[in-house]
Amino acid sequence: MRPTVHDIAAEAGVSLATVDRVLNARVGVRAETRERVQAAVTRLGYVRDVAAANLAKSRSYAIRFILPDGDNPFMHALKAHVLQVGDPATRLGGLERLAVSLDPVPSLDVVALAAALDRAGEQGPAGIAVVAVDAPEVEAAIGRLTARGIPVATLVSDLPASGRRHFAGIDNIAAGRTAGGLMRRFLSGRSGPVAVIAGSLTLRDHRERLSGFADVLAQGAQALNLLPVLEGGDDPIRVETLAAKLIAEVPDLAGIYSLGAGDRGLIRALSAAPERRPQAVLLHELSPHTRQALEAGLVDAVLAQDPGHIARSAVRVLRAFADGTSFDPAQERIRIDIFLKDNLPPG
Amino acid sequence: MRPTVHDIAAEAGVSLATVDRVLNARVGVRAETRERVQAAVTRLGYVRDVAAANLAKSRSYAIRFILPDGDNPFMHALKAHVLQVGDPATRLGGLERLAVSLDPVPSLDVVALAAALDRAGEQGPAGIAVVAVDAPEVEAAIGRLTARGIPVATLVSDLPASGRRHFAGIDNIAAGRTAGGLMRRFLSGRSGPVAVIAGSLTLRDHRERLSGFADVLAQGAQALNLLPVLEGGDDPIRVETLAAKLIAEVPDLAGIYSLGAGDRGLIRALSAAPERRPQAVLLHELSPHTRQALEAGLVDAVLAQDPGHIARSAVRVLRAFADGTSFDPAQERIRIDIFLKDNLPPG
DNA sequence: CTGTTAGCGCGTTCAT
DNA sequence: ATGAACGCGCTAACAG
Repeated sequence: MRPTVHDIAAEAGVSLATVDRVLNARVGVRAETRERVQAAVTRLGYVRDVAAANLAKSRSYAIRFILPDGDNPFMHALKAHVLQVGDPATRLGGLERLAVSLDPVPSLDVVALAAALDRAGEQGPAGIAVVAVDAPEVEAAIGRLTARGIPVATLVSDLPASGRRHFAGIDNIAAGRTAGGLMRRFLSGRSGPVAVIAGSLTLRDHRERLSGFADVLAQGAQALNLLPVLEGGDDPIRVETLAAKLIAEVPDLAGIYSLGAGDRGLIRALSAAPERRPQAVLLHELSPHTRQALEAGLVDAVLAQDPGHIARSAVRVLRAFADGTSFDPAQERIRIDIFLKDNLPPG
Repeated sequence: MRPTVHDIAAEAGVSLATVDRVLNARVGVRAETRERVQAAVTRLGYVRDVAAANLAKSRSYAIRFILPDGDNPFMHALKAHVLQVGDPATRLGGLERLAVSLDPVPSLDVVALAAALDRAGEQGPAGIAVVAVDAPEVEAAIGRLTARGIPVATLVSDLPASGRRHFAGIDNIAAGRTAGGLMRRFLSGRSGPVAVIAGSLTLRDHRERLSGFADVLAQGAQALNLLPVLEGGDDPIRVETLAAKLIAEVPDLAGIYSLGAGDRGLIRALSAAPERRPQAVLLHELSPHTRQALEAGLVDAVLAQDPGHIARSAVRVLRAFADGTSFDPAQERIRIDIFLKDNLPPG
């Protein structure tokens, strides 16, 4: 049997209450007594039973997710996973006494986002997870939360200067570099210009992906020629227009890298003129549309981050911060997944 | 507050004991009483607090891992992760009352493996995780465990016919296909033969990878020519010999796919004659050696499965089986990771 | 068949 | 500065 507080108390010759005070670093214990208890703890190899402690405290972890209510498939999937994590019928929801709530916020509305952050803070949650937008208002709001001791994790798009405790998402510079590496390899030998379609360069993650990608294309013996970046606002319709024009006007186009959303438009443009499809097409995030395009050979590879992993990881990390315990960084690292048609997950 | 057994008892007008009997499907309750309790449960939306239940039962989950004590880096990493999962100081070890133990078994010794399985079963564990070897003795031993109601999960290499409840590892046919897809793309346009180095074709996972790879190379307009498979016994020294000979004797060699272990030998052979390196080199599993080779440009891509994920997943799944609860299949799917030099995890 | 009671390991009053 | 006693939500003896 693992030693319990009783064993510690007996070993140290004190009462349970004193052991508790020492274990929780509370005041009102003589230094000498404290020593005795600590000695007993290490001697017996005591480790606190967190489950029992939480039961006694009837603690529950209120975690708030603030997500853009945009309509892109990735955010939809993320929302679904957050709800699933909070479902009391599941392991995390049940066993781990979580109370997950979800606040939708108009997409890219920095004022609304800052307000939502402040409001969430009022409820005194155990932690807050938010898809950050790169704006001073948001940065300040996160700073206020942090100052009040509420751990904040950014999701998908980071805001390091805000003081957030954690970022759950991929390294977007590395993602861009990865796309660059694939592009080079898929185009081996061949020359011809490469196009990039972004959502908006005001988005930090898009800027980062672009910079990593451009970096890799420029380096090495045979640099690839990068066309001026197109911005489609993550909107399928605008993206389709841009892509169709691109394909029509650049006959020797070698590759396309779409680093934002709105890929439905790109896919439509590609399937409208299959004979002019460039040799390599790369895009981000798995959705029914991108899956299908990959399976159909319209797209060569999809870079992705797993929304289920992001949701679960944010919860685990925020819980750990709330408890003051540690977590396994390797487990919480969000991978840059590369999907070809052959390693697609089922479903 | 979430409703508790007390609320149910009050609502149904019975005692706690009766509620407990109904909740745990124990005998000795009149059908009519049972109905009343169940009605109260659904009316109040009761869900059992698993943590409290486990506390009361002072239940702990004994999970045994049976792993080959071979010296390859992947198995080493897997072992380390298993130990970490079992560490009482971690979340899983502490909060979740696990007692993980590790039985090493001589690599590829089917008799010893079967004996270890039988022995593990004697201890009455909550679950057993094992790296299966494709042999009738092993299959039978797993069958005996399953028959006794002990859930078994195979790790890395599967044995579906054994009756194991779960497999934690990648789909190796898909992994082979993925390697094939990368090989085709990396060799786009270029022809020339492609070599495969396996450990041993008596290993199910190696056979499966080969079959998926060969499949993809053969299909499509321009089939790639596959040389006869080389078997290096997962031994760096034998692999080095084979690879060196291959590189020397096949001047127009376009690609190499190493689908087993012993890659240290392959890497040595490649760096000994860098000017004759084929255009595409693919191999499996991340290790200090393969990382370095990737970074040095000696290897183009590494396919991998995350040993940390496998260890954690096996524990979660076996616990779920022991409890008769469900788990999230998407969370437990082991991904076929593709690493280029640009999306390598840190460390 | 059903109810009472005493813990599981810990946190938290309220006394001393 | 320290200790005794009760309760968190649930299970398991033992009564009845």
